Amino acid sequence: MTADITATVPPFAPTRRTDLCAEPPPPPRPDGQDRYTISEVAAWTGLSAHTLRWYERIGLMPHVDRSHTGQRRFTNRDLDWLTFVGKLRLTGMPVADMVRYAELARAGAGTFEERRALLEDTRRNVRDRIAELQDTLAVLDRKIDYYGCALGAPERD
Amino acid sequence: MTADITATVPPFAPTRRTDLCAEPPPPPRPDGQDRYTISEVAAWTGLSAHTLRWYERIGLMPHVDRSHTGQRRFTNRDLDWLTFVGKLRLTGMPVADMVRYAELARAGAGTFEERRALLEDTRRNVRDRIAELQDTLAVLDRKIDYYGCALGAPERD
DNA sequence: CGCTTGCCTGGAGTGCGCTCCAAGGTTCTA
DNA sequence: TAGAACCTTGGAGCGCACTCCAGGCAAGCG
Repeated sequence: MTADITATVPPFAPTRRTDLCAEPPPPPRPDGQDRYTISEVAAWTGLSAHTLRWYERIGLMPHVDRSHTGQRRFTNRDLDWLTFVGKLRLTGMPVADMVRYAELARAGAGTFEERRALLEDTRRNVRDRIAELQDTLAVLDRKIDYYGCALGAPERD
Repeated sequence: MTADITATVPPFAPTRRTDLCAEPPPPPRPDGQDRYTISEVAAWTGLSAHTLRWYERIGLMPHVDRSHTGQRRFTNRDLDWLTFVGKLRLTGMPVADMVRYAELARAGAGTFEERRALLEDTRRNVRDRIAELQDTLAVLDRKIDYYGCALGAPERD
């Protein structure tokens, strides 16, 4: 087992399943007829159908449309939202906070200020994380160099 | 509750507790007399004593020294190791993989190649994550701008 | 000498983000 | 029209990384 760092962070929208049976639909349906089944959305986002249903249950999705028999029919709008949620997820934002943002978004234009503040917090955090990671990168570079020209240096790890 | 993104990623070594009762000891003990109690190490790393003991139990620490009565006495070496582990943790590497690395380190010089490969994998992953985060940053910038000059644009979220 | 504080152990508990199950209805393909 | 493949629900289960608990030993202080 090698260090598969991203194993716990499943692929999301940007991935668009380029692997087996690649059929990535960036402008997925031609026109206004945008009604996707849950498995289509799952394939497109890389999330499982379970997770999509769970997102809806916890309030992270803005009330998904249903067919006349009760099956979910996602729209391009929903896809856009999921793409954005995927970005937030990459930042490490807890789901509870994403739900909070989703609530604000559903509440309408009156919550612009609060939403902006939330995103600005998030942006600060993302910048901090990038800085941390670059720091970490420097440490890794140093250590890999050390292994490269294995001197009897004061390292032992 | 605002979006405290790093809430699930507790502070680690670089932090060095600059808050209340600040007493950050970068070169903590003057000389060879480096024997820290678990609570000193906890304060210095930002990890809990529980977590330090747990790290040792699972093999993430290389056998910590004990006092004559069985209490742990950490050395500067241990502090260096914990700092490095903190870096790995920031990358999102699963604990199991860090343990694997620790085992290799304990096994001696014969595992240099494998350790280097592991760190190179990790480095690739860190680079990818930085790229993702920069992508996310661009999305956040765009959205914050949108809130800034709130036009009736095609956004709704 | 008693009291407080800190440390020890094994094992149980917690919170998060999914992930899966069972039992049943629906839709598509041959 | 049969059968496979897909969808529905509430609720239970899981893996990770801690986090805490009970019960007990040890050290320092007035």
